[in-house]
Amino acid sequence: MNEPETTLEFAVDSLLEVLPSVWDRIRSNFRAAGTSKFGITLEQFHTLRHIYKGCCYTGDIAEKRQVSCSAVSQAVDVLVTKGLVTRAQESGDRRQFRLELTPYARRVLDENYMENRALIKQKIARLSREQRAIVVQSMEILKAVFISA
Amino acid sequence: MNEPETTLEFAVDSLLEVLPSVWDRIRSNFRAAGTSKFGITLEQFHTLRHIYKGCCYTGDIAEKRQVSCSAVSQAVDVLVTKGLVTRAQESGDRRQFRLELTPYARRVLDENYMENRALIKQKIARLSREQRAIVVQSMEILKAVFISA
DNA sequence: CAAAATATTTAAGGTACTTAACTATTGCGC
DNA sequence: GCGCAATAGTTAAGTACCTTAAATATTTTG
Repeated sequence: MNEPETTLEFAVDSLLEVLPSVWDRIRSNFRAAGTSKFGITLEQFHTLRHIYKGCCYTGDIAEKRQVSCSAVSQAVDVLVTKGLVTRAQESGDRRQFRLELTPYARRVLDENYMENRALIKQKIARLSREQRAIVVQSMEILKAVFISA
Repeated sequence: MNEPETTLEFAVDSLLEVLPSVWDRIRSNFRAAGTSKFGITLEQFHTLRHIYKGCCYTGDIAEKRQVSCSAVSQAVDVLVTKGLVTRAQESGDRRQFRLELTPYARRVLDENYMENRALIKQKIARLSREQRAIVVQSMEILKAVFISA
């Protein structure tokens, strides 16, 4: 194997080619699996995850997801209707509502997370330890570049 | 820095944590940038890319994108309305229509691609050559695992 | 040639996003 | 303290995108 191509342009093209397709597969896996069992979508799953991880206000989630407050507000409406999230007015600032997961949501989240993990695990099980290390390192790099700062 | 964690579980969690967020950022970048200039969405951009790369039938694209034929058919409707795609009945099998990009679509695709590239390039410009190499290798691994096979 | 299979579209329904306009609350300047 | 801008969020209208089920058209098969 030759020296791998590492120009900036090549890296960009690589990301632009692979990430959309990988995302399509993950979404498809998620749909095919336990999702329908609980009737939530991948987007709803991620919204629940953000709340679980401490994004308790509409604005926080909008910032993380990079969408409008409006979009989050409507997404939360659906989750409230489904009995997964509650809006509680108990903070000092009465303009904002603290979002909380219901006990049911915790179960849904756990089960979907496990199911999701199992699917991805199966996909990447064939990788060598070295290959896994590369993927993990890459995720850390992408996280630092795209999400932080 | 210690030996990086490379268990299968860790790799799975790493993917599940980072990919959704990176995807959110890419979509957001795409929207913020030249997209609105041409009035296409990220999904439409990828549909055009698939046609450009030789997926000329509804079924092909559905397979690549992992969605229903129905979804593709409707997405193509929009693209036809926008003057970006034509449906031509010229193959041997008259049930399928060959999808083709209009000259205008090629320009839209080129310009959006460049704009998109510029944004991602800016994000990852700070990476070292070694870090870029890791990202590129990782994309090749993910491509092999998720898309082929 | 009838029946099954294939490729696609249409229809109905829900989710997900946008911008713009609106409500409610907070906090600042005077 | 009062007025007003800023902030947090929702509502409204409109588009896109996806699903399943049913319909249409064509090809293949027995």
